[in-house]
Amino acid sequence: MSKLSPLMEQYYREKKQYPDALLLFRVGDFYETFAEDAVVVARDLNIVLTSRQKDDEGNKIPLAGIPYHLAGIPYHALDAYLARLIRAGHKVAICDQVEDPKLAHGLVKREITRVVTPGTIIEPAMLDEASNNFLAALVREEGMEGTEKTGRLGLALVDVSTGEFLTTEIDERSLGAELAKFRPAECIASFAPACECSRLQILDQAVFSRESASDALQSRYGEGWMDRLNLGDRPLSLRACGAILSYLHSTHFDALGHLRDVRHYSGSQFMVLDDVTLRNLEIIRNIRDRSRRGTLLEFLSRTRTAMGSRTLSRWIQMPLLSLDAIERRLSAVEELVNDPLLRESLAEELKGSADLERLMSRVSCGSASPKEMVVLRLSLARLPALQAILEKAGSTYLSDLRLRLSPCPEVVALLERSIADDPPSHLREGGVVKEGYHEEIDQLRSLLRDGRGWISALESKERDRSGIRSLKIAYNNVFGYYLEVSRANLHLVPPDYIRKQTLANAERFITPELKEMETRVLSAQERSVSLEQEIFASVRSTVAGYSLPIQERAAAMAELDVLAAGSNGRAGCAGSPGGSCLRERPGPAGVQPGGQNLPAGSTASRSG
DNA sequence: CTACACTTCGGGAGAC
DNA sequence: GTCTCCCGGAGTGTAG
Repeated sequence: MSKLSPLMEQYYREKKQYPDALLLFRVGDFYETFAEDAVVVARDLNIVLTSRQKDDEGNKIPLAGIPYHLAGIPYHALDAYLARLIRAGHKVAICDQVEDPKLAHGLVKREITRVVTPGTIIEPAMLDEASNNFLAALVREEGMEGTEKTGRLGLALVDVSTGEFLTTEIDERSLGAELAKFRPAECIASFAPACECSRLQILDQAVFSRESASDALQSRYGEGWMDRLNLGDRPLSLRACGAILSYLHSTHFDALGHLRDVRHYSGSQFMVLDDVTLRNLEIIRNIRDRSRRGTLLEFLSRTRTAMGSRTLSRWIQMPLLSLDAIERRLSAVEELVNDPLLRESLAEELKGSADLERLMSRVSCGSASPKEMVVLRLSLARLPALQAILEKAGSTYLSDLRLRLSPCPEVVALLERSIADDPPSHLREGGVVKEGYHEEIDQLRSLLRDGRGWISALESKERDRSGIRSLKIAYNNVFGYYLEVSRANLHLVPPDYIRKQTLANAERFITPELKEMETRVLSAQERSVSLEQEIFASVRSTVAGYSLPIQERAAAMAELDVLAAGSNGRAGCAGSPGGSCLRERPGPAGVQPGGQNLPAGSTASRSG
């Protein structure tokens, strides 16, 4: 019988942990896929499907009777391909090399480090900045497993890309309206819901048990979680929240420092806009192509930040019912309408501000790049200016926002001191840590400067010695440092040069002293880069400790953005000078709080 | 036993 | 400027 190679044994060991996912298996510089996965990946990514062995005519054949196709992508291109696989509807498990190959005995150790699903992504390239990306969990009250759809449900929603975590308990017949509102990218459930539900997975009942949920909540929120999160008398919410945390854990998404406390909401706080209403009034998506073109959202979309556009879309879909809350918003908007200077300076300050919520999620998960850390600093550095602008605001909402926008001077100062102002986007070549932040880095860099200075001094010394005016010393990855002499001057080359490479118009040489200096320069370089990676990771994790306060400020910026955008739209309205029109109808008429205007039978069509 | 060829895709180096 | 080639890197397989 055929026997698998050690690598393939390792591959199948990992593969069987997530049989429903494509496994991207890191081998050297590539993420490989094998066998059936390779066939799928080659088709969906339009990359070459190859094989280890070829027959006499050069055709690819299976190895030892086992289909041994392979298709792979270089590791640095992972994000782009991952986005395409997720968009094509796949679940993708990433298996990485978890030990240094230089120190490994035999096969390098490999482990699955993340399972990427539509509801657990934090890569900006894979997300729409103007909408949330929710993962939903649904659990149904016991004893309701029959066919009637009258049970109570626990619904939990988490957006790991922003850290938002919401829950509610609802009647099963209003599920369609809830899902239409949040449009989760992925759902897990303890039962098969009667309405349309994207990327639905029905998981084992144990995941939704009270015990399992309690454990999951305790491990994220610590002792006292039940009171702090107010879940004591909401058993369905508790189970849904716990299930969602367990599911995140099963995808190795454990870096949840940025996940905020669970927020309860209830249908009675907001006007119910069911899926039919949302669709027919073209509030978020139009009827024709389901894009934003021509919708209310697009009409109102004057926000300056991504956070603001997400908040705006939430506000539109969940209109307030409380008169006090509506008044509060309107007073703020009115003040902004009447004070163009205030409005304009806020808009100006918000413009170009980064998506702090999503940045912080990436910081917290350890995936933020050096450039992203700089963007974070620049955005946080705007807080004092925003506060100063709001200094003269009189409405309670704007004054509250001013307080909520208090700066984070420690974080800004740390980033300012430690990260270069214009760092490279990745950590591979160093240049990330700022001069003066770390003594050893500074020493290594001065060593490197001396070494390079020595090499350029050698260049002029060798020019003088040989009389070759055009002689130059250069570097490439294949030969390291070398002396290059053009063809015309080859007769002048000193006898101690060692020839390494011949080009069309030149030859390349080395000398022992050049190679000796090269070794010193390269080892300093290597040490420097690995030290920079350590320092960067430690700065990032320090900043991650500020996730919650920074996300609180991000939320305040988002609200401010929506208010400023709303007032801008109003001021631009022909025939409505001032804000007088704002208060004609403070509360939407004819709304029944918590009313269920969606008959059970009218839930969205479903197939199968 | 060692040496070497070979395997995806992207990017850099070299040729023109 | 564009076009072409070959390396990255861990692992496998084969030739000597």
